[in-house]
Amino acid sequence: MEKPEDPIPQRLRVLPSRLINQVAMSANRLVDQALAETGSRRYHYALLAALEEFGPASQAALGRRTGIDRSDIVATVNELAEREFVERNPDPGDRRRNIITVTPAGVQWLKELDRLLSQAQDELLTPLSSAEREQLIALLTRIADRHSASH
Amino acid sequence: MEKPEDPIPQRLRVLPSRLINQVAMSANRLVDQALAETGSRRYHYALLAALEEFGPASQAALGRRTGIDRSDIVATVNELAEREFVERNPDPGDRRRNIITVTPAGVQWLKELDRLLSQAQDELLTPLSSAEREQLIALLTRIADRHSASH
DNA sequence: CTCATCTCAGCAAGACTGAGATGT
DNA sequence: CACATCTCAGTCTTGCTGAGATGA
Repeated sequence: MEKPEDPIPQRLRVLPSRLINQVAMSANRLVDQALAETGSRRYHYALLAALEEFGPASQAALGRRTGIDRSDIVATVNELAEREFVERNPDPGDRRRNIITVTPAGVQWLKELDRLLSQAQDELLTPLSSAEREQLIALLTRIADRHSASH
Repeated sequence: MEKPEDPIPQRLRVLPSRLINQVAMSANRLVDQALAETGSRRYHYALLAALEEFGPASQAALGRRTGIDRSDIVATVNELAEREFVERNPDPGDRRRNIITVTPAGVQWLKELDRLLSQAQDELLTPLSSAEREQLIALLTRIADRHSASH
């Protein structure tokens, strides 16, 4: 009775906010798949990246740097510590805090995640040329800056 | 102790999939805010748009056209019917089905949502010129097509 | 019998909130 | 005292699954 393919309303097809969401969903699917094969999640990457770039930090600082909620930081650190990619030690200078440190194995792991994520980005942006990718990133960056920084 | 602003790791700042997600979150925030003031949600718009463009339809067909799950269609139709923007009637030709029809008030409401959503899109794309918006939409469309159609 | 449709109950992941314990 | 940190428990939303009832 119904055609095999169903048409999507024009209003929805051309709505920029919806387009962006579709691409975001594709991006998340690709990234999550790539990470899932190794038992990692996006939070793991964000946390390891923050540690590698800024050095050991308290959980609160990690939360501010990655945008991850304080509660979710706890769980993420637990998971990474269990695999010995990070260590959690009390801060001798401020005993409220834990100092989280990335281990050599964690740095190694981050490199592996870098590789997997890079592949996923490439797969996502497959239909675009190199110049077009830069263009897209530039446009998105301007929007993101506008709505997070000033606004 | 900590600086008032916290730096975001370079790896995360330049990751395309993350950029897209940030913009998607801004888009969703703007759209949801605009709709929330009127007691509507994104599903309401999608459903009304499908009804207005393709005419009365069964709930299953609406689900296929909007990408909304069969379970969520039920709830959305309930909400729209309660405000008398749509009517739900049994299909005389196939008694498994409900035929959903948009009312004149529903069409009117859709126009109001069109107006609000248009404003939200404009706010989202504020930093871009008209030509740049078209560019962005073209690039995103190519990515979305690739990852929904073929893939 | 098989398949489609509508409906309800419930799950899973993600983002978040509240409150307690501890310490500055 | 006010405030920051870590942790746990729990809430809310979104997208989805399973299963039952009805009917083609």
